[in-house]
Amino acid sequence: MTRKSRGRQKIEMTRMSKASNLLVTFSKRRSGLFKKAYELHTLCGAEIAILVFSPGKKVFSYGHPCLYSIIDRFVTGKSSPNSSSSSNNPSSRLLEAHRNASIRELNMQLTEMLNQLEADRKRGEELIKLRKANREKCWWEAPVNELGVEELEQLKVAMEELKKNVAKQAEKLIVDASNNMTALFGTSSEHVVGPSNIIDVKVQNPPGLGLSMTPHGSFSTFLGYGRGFF
Amino acid sequence: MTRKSRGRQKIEMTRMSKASNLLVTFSKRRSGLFKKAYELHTLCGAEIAILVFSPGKKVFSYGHPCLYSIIDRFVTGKSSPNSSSSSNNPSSRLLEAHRNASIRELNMQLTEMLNQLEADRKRGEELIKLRKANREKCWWEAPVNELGVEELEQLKVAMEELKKNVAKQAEKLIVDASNNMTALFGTSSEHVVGPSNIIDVKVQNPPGLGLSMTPHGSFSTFLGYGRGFF
DNA sequence: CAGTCTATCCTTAGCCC
DNA sequence: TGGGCTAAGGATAGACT
Repeated sequence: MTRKSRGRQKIEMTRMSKASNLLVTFSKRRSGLFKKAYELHTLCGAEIAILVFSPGKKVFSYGHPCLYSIIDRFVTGKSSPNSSSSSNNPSSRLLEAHRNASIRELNMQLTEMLNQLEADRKRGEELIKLRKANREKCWWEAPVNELGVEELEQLKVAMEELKKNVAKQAEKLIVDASNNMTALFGTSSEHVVGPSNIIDVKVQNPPGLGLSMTPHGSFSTFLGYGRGFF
Repeated sequence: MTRKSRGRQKIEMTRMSKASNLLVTFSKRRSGLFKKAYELHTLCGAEIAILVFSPGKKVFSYGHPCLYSIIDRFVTGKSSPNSSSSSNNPSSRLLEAHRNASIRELNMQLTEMLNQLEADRKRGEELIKLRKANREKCWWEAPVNELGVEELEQLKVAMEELKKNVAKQAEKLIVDASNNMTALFGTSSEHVVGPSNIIDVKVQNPPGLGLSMTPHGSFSTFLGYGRGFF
């Protein structure tokens, strides 16, 4: 009996090389993704929006119950506050202080954090480069006495450096963030700003409605989202 | 021999009745969905954004390479399906909203940055693990030229492991980040501009981290702003 | 491209820690 | 909540239409 198919084969999780396969795979997996989204929606009642730019820059979207409403909700932030998370009530003094924080300060903090982050990333990349360079030299396979002492030392130093730095930055950033921006308005519903202020725009749709799985190509028309949407 | 588990059972594709199951399933499937998105991204080079509103109205988001950029591109892009409607279309309005919502952008950046930071931290963690593993064997301290072939082989394997892990961690990061970060934005009613814009970012450190400098536990970071900033 | 088919690989329901 | 476990169900690579 001759095998009709080798069945599903394992594939590397890297960019597919063959363009033909890539296209087919993209199509199939996109369908799969949307199906998963649909299932998540129906099983759990979640509302989901997915945007996909294909390698060919075509756009596909999925939305339940309605793509735009979800995006809009996300962007304009009409979501209800997170009720499950910290109901901890930070000192109201601190809260007050934060309320008065200027956007400029926050901006500076952000800039600084971004800088630090960039530094971290560069360090990480350097390490990777170093490692790669070393690997290319195949120094680990060379006879012992031909080992690049410097390379090893470099690697060691780099690793230690990176470790220290990352740890430091992580602590600093997170603590900073925590200290400086903690709970400006919190999630506590007891205070002025809370769920009470929020207009729940949830639209409950009958199952199966509002589903859009559309390649936004030339012919696709979108139903009357033109005006009055927001 | 008694069956240890009945394994995966078929389920109806309708809203789950049991709330407990629903929550777990939501979590798992959301992870699965994000993973699929990640795979689609890496395999096919697609750019994907996913927004998920949980049944509890919590927001989870996924974005490769950048959530905001994708949404923005979708909203502003020529690929916008309803380009027929000119300046009244939701796209323009959304874009405008974006442009004006510097705070939201900052929030996004913050989210993104914390994401990146988490990635860096994990990378550092990997390195630390590797180093620790090496230290336990006490062969890095020996003069380099005394390193044995086996040790070098070990190092090689470890490094390759690390490389794989980096990719894996990246994937995991996506899921973790989304699991651990819940971004919420406060209300912003039509005329009163942005009473509050809140981003709630929870960064949860896995137990047993190598980064002892980083406090373990949850951080809740709220970025909020008083009235009249913009 | 979209649909079929098959043999695998992957995801996850149900339970537990 | 998060992570493991097991085994069944589901997704899909590859080949073909």
